[in-house]
Amino acid sequence: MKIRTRYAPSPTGRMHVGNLRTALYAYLIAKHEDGDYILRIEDTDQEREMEGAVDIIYNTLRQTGLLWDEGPDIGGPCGPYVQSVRQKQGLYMEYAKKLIEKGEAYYCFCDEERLNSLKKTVNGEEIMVYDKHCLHLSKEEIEANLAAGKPFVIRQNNPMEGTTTFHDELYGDISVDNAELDDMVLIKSDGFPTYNFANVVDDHLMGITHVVRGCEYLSSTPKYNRLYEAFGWEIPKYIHCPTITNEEHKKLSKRSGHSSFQDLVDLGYLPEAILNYVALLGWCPDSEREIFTLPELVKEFDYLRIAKSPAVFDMAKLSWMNGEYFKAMDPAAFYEKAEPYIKAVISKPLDLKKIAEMVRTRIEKFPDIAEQIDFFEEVPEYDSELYVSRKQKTTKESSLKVLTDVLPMVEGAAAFDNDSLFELLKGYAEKEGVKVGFVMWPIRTALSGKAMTPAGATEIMSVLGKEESVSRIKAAVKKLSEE
RNA sequence: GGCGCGAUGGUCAAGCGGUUAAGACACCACCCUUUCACGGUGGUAACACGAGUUCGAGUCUCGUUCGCGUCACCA
Repeated sequence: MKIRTRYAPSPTGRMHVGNLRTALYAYLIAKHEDGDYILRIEDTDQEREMEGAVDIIYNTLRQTGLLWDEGPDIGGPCGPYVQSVRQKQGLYMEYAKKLIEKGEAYYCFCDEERLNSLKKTVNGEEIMVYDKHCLHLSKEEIEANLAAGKPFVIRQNNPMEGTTTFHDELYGDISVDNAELDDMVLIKSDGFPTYNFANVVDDHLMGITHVVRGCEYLSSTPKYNRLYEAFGWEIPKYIHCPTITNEEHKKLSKRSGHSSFQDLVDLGYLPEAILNYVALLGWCPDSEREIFTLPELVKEFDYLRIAKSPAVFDMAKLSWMNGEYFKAMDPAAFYEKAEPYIKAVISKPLDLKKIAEMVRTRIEKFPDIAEQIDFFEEVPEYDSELYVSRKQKTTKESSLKVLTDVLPMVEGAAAFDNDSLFELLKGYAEKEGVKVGFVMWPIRTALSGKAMTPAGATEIMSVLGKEESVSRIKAAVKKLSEE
């Protein structure tokens, strides 16, 4: 049978990296077996819905390449793919009523006040277990309440005795006492289904074979199974993915500043690197390889190798991986994305493409660019101690001499490309009987005012041009002479 | 608190009864080098604890501890 998985997000804001990974794994599971990947919007919570959030979902999936075969925008044989639209068709109510007929669900008219009286506080947490009060309402009472237009919800009727066992592909068989299963709400008083109910109904109607979701649903899965069984539907395979946490091993929250895909893009990471990194949080191939394109992941992915324990999201490793992507990137493609970051610091008419190439293999994320290249625009204020290098054996005095000697050579240079300049200065070093670094160090310092630069002295000169290079060396000579 | 799940270096992780317990990130050292990176080489660093099963346990079982999840008309 063809595998069908789905990604079923709620449009409530940015896409959390945990959700992105779930979306990825669902995609990989389907595509590894050449199955279908379905996008379904679960907008059953009227209050939490955020404008524009559906577009965020579309954009994220498109940017990462997780393209769906069926969905709200492209339709498909199981549409509509938006739960609020399905709700308007009366779909969920219809199925809820079927459950009532079977005695697997019942109307509940309890108001908030009564529900609150059922709450108790344990360890500072409010918990509530419904007492099945309305299960015992007579048919007449129910009819009367309904006729009076009294607000109601529909609850699942779970047994108090026995146990329910479900199977997860990763965790194996898990059994729980039915007494633990509360009578969860299926249809809310606003007529919308709860996530849990809509999920079961739609997954079945859409022929989903593998339900991929976060571990937080593990404890409600027995209730899902009771729903499937009540309907007489085939239970899908479950794959519960472990949590992604922050460095403190707590749930990655908005406050951390890097909890969503959008946050990460804003921080200067590439979508493909983010996806690659996230794929490896909780899963690994049976090789030692770490860099994968999406098609390669599809090929390699074996969901049975998904981990069971939570993983810490490590920005340092993401940064490393992003850097690897930069190194492997086509220069033109890199330039296109880096250009705005370069233009943010350089307004002079320099060869920006050349500068981009200097920086491409030395940064981990786009915002790193600025501090690497800002000196091209203007030499910053700097301490003349920078001229002192133990390794190159340079001092302020030696630097002054080198710069003074070299100035007329640079001024008179016939060609100003990197190789010519290098040969020229190397010749000087040989004549003086010193090492190349002894000469280059002060020049680079004079040109940049920085301890580190994305290129060597002659490369910098070739970008700066003769006029600017000469002027910077002159300024350095003046600075050193005045000490 | 009940229930469930989890536990290998700081982090991601391999391991699936017998290994010198991989690899990657981070960190450190050295090499390379027109600086810093990159790259190369090497290094520091782990099986939470206690019982059992077994000739033999990171691997299996149980308990303890710790962590996480869940107990909503949120998903």
